[in-house]
Amino acid sequence: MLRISKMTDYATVILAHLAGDEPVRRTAVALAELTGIGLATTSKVLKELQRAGLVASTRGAHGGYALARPAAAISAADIIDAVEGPVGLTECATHPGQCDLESSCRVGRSWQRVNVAIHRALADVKLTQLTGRDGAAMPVPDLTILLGARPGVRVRA
Amino acid sequence: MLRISKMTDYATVILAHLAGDEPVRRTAVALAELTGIGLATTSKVLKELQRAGLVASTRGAHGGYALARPAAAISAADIIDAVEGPVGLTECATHPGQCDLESSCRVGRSWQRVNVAIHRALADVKLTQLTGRDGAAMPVPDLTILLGARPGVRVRA
DNA sequence: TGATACAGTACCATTTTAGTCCTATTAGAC
DNA sequence: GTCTAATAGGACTAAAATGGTACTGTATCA
Repeated sequence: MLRISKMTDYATVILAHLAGDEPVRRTAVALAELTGIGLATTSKVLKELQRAGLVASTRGAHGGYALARPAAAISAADIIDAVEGPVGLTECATHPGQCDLESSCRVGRSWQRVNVAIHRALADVKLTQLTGRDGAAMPVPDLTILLGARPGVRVRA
Repeated sequence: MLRISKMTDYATVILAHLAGDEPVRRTAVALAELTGIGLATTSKVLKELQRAGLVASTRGAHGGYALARPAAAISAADIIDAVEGPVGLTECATHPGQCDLESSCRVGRSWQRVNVAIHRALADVKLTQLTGRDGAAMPVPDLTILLGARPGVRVRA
């Protein structure tokens, strides 16, 4: 079921190698070697992460990539959004009004709420946790799915 | 990000039309007309749902499909699993040991936990809720993501 | 000014997805 | 019995997404 793309997985691995205890700057070549991912692919992923503002790049000699903000401030949702773009769980989530069935459907809205809930949960999962360098006790993200809540009502702050 | 396939969406719509107040049996043709989904596609989806045990089929004259169990006992996770198969969030979730990066990775496990957590959350979302015929107050699924919990520890019963 | 490294984008191969069609097989009605 | 209504199970195709590569340009530093 529900899967993230290989690219997102790569992105996580790459980001993990940039998430040292203090900020590190590494070149695409170095990261490719560290991770075992092909250089071209590594490069592509890094560019996407840069565009999304998750990493900061420096050009020229002694250039490279570094996290744009602390690992604790980068979430799983950030990574997914950066690499896969803002694709919704269903068609109508991203392009409302495009679906022929929309009138007779009634189901789409529900999936959208599920979508939002999952997204919110993923926003609570930080890079530090994904890399496992966060110690054993984690701030457990408490996701409360919105189904049934009235539209517009926020469950979490 | 994370999306369900169109087929899963169709499946939900179709199941919604089978989830009346009392058990209904409908033919593929009828469901195709009700939902506006092509007959061939409707048929295909129904067959998958049958194989997964979500609907029960009767052949021959006056045959058709009906829910195999109450709508309240069918979850979003059931539907996704039925239509999309047991695909994991990452490669290594479904086929451990296949990934070259697995040793240097350390990230895979985390995604798997996230995966499990999401799956569990979706298991708490019932067809009745997806169709919206469940009234306003919903048994709010409380998903607690497992990141950081020691392996093997179950957070929910 | 040359070497290093990122930026952008176009491109291709492969896989997945969506959708169709055809041939059984089963069950009821006459 | 046999005709008809229905599902079962595939095989198959077209289109789109994905994963991966290559090429050309631009910025930075020594």
